[in-house]
Amino acid sequence: MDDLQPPGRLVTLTDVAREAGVGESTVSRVLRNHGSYSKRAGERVAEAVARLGYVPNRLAGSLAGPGASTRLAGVVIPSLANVVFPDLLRGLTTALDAEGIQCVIGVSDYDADREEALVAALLSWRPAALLLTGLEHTPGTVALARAGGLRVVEMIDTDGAGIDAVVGFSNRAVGAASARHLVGRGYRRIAYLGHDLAVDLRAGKRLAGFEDTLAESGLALCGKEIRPGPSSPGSGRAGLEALLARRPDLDAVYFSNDDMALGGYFACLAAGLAVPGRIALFGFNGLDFAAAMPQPLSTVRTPRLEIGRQAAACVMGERAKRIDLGFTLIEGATA
Amino acid sequence: MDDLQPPGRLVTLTDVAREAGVGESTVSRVLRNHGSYSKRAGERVAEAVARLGYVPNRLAGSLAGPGASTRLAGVVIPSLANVVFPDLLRGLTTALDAEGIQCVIGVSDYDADREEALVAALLSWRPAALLLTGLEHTPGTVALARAGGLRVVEMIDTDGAGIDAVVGFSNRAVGAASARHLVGRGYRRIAYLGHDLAVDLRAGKRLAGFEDTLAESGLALCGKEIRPGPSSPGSGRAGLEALLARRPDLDAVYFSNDDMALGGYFACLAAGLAVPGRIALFGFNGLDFAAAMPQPLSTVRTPRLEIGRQAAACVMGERAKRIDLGFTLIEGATA
DNA sequence: TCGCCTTTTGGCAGCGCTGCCAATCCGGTT
DNA sequence: AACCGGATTGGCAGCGCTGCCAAAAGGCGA
Repeated sequence: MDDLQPPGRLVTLTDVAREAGVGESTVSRVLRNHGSYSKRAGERVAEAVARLGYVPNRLAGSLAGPGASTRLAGVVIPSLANVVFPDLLRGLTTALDAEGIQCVIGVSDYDADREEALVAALLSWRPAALLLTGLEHTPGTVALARAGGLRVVEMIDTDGAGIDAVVGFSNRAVGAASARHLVGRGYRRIAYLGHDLAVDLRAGKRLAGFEDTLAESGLALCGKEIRPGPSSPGSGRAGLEALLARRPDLDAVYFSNDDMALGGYFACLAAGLAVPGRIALFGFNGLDFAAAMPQPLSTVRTPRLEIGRQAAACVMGERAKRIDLGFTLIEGATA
Repeated sequence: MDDLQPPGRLVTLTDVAREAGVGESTVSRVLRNHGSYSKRAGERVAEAVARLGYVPNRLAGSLAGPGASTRLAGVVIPSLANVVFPDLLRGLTTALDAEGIQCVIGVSDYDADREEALVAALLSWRPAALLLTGLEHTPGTVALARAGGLRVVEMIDTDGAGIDAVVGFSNRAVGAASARHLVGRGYRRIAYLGHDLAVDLRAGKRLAGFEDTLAESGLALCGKEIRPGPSSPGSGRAGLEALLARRPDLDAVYFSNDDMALGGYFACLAAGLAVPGRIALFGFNGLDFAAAMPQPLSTVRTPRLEIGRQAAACVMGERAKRIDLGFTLIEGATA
């Protein structure tokens, strides 16, 4: 193997053709196993490829080929700090890898304008599909996505209209189900503890569903604590301590997610408050640790991996679909 | 804005040139703000771009341009299930975004052959840089990376020789420091509890450093539990229960990471074992929740985001560097 | 052995863009 | 009024690959 590739000029298909003593078209056919070629040609090309260490240039391939069949998928997620999105990515890449499709990712930091810029940048690679998070986008993002002439999949949220395909679950319904659970268990002095809602719109939808359902029972939140910044156990712990200082009579807390709830649980442990006897805790997401807690966390499990997988299926699918994968309420032992 | 783009033929630079009434080269110069052009030309092009909704085709751009300047970085990580890698990605994308570089990612599932396949696939996009995890690769991977004529950065681990640039910390040193801490605190009956070492080589290096250091004090592990599958709190809890069943006299446990340690902590809470009085726990990574625990977890904080950032800096940098970012031992209250 | 049909093959245009180069334009000089 | 240097501009080759087409090579029955 030629280790000393003069860096600057990489091996091209033409080099392979010369080395193998066949035409360029033949090399192309062999490499893509497309069209017909003799066994002999196949062998000579394979040898030449190995000898030269040839790596195809897909930039050129996609440019030359029909339309924009790039085998690339552009993915925009709002964050990597929240486990949910890596999980989503995991389902996505696993399923897409099987189809030989690679992901180009962009992280928007929950900023719609950044999302738009990322979409424009991603589209410049002429991806075969564009995967976005949530249903709320700038008009510019929507226009770009529509004009791209490619499959667009919006993931996670189904509470609203989508551009093309939509895969997820109803965040409002999650909030509603969580409220019904708490009310059904007899809790009345319920507070909400969350991270910044202005940026995490889906958490806002859950809260809206939660409050609406409380209202149906003639109840209202008896406390609401919104912590700035992203969700984290530290934030959950500090938040619950703040909440209890203000409203010592609380009997249940609905958290924006499990990370926050874990922090709340730690706060209770530290303060010696019985869970759920003295105070009940309810989370969201159904993360790994929730089931391992001494008292399994009461929460809602979301089908994150499955959303990724189904989104990948949408990328391949012919028609745009709208898939609601639902969620599972886990009773647990903390509420 | 023309909403009805006949899908199949997207707007090209030539269209923009015609619309703006200028030559292609001028459009190209304006768009890249490269070379000189009149104010008037700039305006006409900008208008045409807006009117047509033009999105440049970078496939063509990179193909035409010099060398392989793609503004793409190929990234291979072993997993998305372990928070460490999303954190790494986060540091990476943040810093790379600022330079207008996009990441194409591949997930190897801790499989070196898969990694090689991914590297080949990524190289076919002619990325400007290749970022790998760890120092152990197949000969094929190394050959590909070398032949690519691009910057290669290996992240996280510095215990060994790299292909080009290396950014991380010494896992062996982490294990050694952890052992010194536990021994210094007087623990003698120490066990190890980890996830599958065959796949996570860096966990293996930590354990090696740990055991070597124990040996220097004339000690040896008095128990070792390796759980199949990835690390998780559930696995940590079950593992500690198994370990205690076999060796009820344990006085400390070194976990492969914080997730496992959290599970161990839950096991202690559930069994009513005092931490660290009855049994001490020591983790690895310094995740968010560690500090929020009623007794902050004793662990080692790794500079994950910073590794990502520095790796991004290496991508841009002229010369290959070798950067050891070290780590911080957090005394905590569990060991 | 010849002709006909199928398989295999190579040449070449062109994908959308950039770099190079020569042409054109502009304002001020002599 | 002819001239000059720099700013601005357009034409065009070519990046590496694929699709199309016509040419060449086989295969086979008559």
